[in-house]
Amino acid sequence: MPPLPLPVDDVLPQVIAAVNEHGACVLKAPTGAGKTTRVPPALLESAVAGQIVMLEPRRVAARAAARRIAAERGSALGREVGYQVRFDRKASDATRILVVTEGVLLRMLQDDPLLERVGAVVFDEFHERSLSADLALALTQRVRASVRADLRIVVMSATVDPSRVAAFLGGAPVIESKGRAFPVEIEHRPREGDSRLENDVLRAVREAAERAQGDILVFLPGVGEIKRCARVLQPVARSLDADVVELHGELPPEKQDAVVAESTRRRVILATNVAETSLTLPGVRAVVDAGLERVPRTDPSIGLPRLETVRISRESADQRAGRAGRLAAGLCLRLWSRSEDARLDARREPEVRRADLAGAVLQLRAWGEPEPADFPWFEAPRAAALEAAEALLLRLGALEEGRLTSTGRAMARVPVHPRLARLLLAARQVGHPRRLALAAAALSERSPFVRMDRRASAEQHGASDVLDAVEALEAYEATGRLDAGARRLRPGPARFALRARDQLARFAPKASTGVDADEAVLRAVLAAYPDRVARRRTPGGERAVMVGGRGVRLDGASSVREAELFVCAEVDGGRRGERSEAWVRTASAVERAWLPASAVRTTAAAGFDEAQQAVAGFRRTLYEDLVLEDVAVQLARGPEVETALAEAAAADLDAALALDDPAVAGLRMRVSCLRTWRPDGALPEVALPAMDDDVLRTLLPHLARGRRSFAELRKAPLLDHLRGLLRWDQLQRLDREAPEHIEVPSGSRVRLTYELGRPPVLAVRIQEVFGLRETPTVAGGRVKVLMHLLAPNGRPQQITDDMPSFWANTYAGVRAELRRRYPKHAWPEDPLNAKAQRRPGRRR
DNA sequence: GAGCACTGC
Repeated sequence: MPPLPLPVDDVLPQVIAAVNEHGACVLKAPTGAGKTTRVPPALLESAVAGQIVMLEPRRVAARAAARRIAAERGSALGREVGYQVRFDRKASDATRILVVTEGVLLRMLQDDPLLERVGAVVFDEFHERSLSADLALALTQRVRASVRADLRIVVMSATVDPSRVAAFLGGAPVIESKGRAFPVEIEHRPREGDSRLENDVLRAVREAAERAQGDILVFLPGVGEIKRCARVLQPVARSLDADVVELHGELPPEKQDAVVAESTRRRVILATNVAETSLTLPGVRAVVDAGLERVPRTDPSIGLPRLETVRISRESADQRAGRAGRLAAGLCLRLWSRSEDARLDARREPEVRRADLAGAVLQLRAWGEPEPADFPWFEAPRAAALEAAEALLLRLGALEEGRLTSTGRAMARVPVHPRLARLLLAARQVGHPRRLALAAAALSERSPFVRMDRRASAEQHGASDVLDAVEALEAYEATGRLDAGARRLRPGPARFALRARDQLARFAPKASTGVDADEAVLRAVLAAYPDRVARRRTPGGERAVMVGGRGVRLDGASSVREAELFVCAEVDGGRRGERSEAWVRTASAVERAWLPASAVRTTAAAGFDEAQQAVAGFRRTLYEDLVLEDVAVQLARGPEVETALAEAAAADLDAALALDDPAVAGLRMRVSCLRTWRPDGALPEVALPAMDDDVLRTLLPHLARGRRSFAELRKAPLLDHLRGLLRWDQLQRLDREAPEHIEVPSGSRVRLTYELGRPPVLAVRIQEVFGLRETPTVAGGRVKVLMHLLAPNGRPQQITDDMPSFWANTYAGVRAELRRRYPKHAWPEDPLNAKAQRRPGRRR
């Protein structure tokens, strides 16, 4: 069929010229310009050698693009033009244009790191800035810049600032094309004071219904808001003779399709961000935008993922408004004011800045990149996030001494998160590879369970939600019944999980022997989440403490009701800045005997006296938390009093540690102490305080002694000890500044202050220093401990290293004040009084 | 005291 002319056709000659001359170009063109269909064939005609690979962010988009291109070129799909997505490939050796999704492109890069069969890579919809697309672009550019000058790159984007990509591609030309869209009238309808969102939505929908014809699309942040709005909108919809329909990612595909299909009746469509990028709704003439979205974020300092509800960006707002102008002029009502509008961020923070980077770092290393921090990312991730990713990979056994292990290489091939890859590879130790593949699939994909009423689930008891899923899926496979297991399954996700199982099982190690089939699942889950073991606070209770001291609460639908120890597999870290309890959706029991032997020593067995316990107990990212007395885990609610204890450097450990600066000696002592306490010997990356420059200056000469270069310095065992304490910028400074050039004030003493989590609770801190009533002795030397009492504004109120006077004066005063302010809180027993009562006659 | 964005090998 003769292709219809599209706006982008006008600029294709420029694109080809740019690509031929510079090897790369950036094409900025709005949706509807036709870039997806027209650019790859143009490259083909321009005699690009090798395959032309185009990246699409979604499977449907990849399939549709390949189909359209093939049709326009009059060829059968899978011959000259093909596609490859997960579970589906229509391509052959003759395929010149191959449309792929992100995972496929990353896999191609792993199998063929220099992309030798590929002549050009086209990145479509690059403005979406997914982590995978960022990574793929950076890898491709690295290949082009180093060894493949002939490789062509075209980046296509609707909105992103093209100059940045152009610069990244070594000064590639930017070409812009017009699109086709109808004007959308945008008006602001700010939220009314304290009114509920659904009421503001209701008003706006009424207005939109009067002023515009066609369907009304309402953008809301999540399912909860959608349900509440649906309830409020029902009567209005009836009076308009319209239907209220919901649209979000948890909906089964049939229902999504029904919403996307044209309708004869007028509709009010309540949608999440699916409707912003993934799905196009034909009949929409008006948009009501609440201006909010939920974004996932993994905060490296917390180490848990969480969902945040945030204001959308300008880019999203424009994209959402544009949804009203696809077929005719439209209307958009924004539920925020003009002044708020002026303060919107230009664009959403790209995924590389917020996501868990473990998978990306593993891919990078498998691709051959020795140092992810040195990698030329399109946009650099946060240093702390990179460090957290490396720490996790180390913990999972993928890394050793900064290099990928054979386990790590095997993990990189498995198409799931590194944790789940590790789960699968645990089959080598515990057997049952196919079962573990199913467990990994269930954890990787959408939950196969029907969402359950809490009360209905209260009867369930089990060892593991993961095992429940595995058993239910196995029962479904065997009997075809969705309710054959402990909990009811949803057909779509259940079938998908089984299919993913088949794919994953190909990567599972063979195993002839193994432990019991159920135990295998539990142990493999522990292997995947070694850092998320939690201990229940009270028998049968919902609340627990995770290693590191974080409080968690089990979802009511979890069947893990009894186990004292369990792994928090799927967990939401809760709201930012608040030390609210994390919410565990998926848990799995653990037996104490499965923890590493070193983890279950008691403090006495480990040879620590009471004072040492207290010192090491400041930050417990240790399994030992779980078996020690539960002193550090009382969580009070609400107190905003900020209390922190600071640990000081050692006073006279010099000889013992063969370092003459007391500050360094003490620090090293403490770090070693923490290290011994960790079952894997690694430092808790996230929990330790960063070192300030004073400390750094004190340390540098020690580190540098006898060494001339940073390369030598890097090998210093002390630096290794301190790595977890140094901030990334400090490490880089070490790298930049030759250590011998740093001036060190002689005899300087340095104070270290702990940054404790918030809201720090005095009760907890006080309990942590029970052992510190007297100046403690460690490794034959006396350790001075500096105590800081901080006011709510963070300013130190009192500093002392005189332990007896702290306990006698400060502690008593603070304790009384807190009791007065928070009378309802169950404060711990006063250790001083308790002791005093037990030993009558002793005065304090 | 309840609470679950969207993809993807």
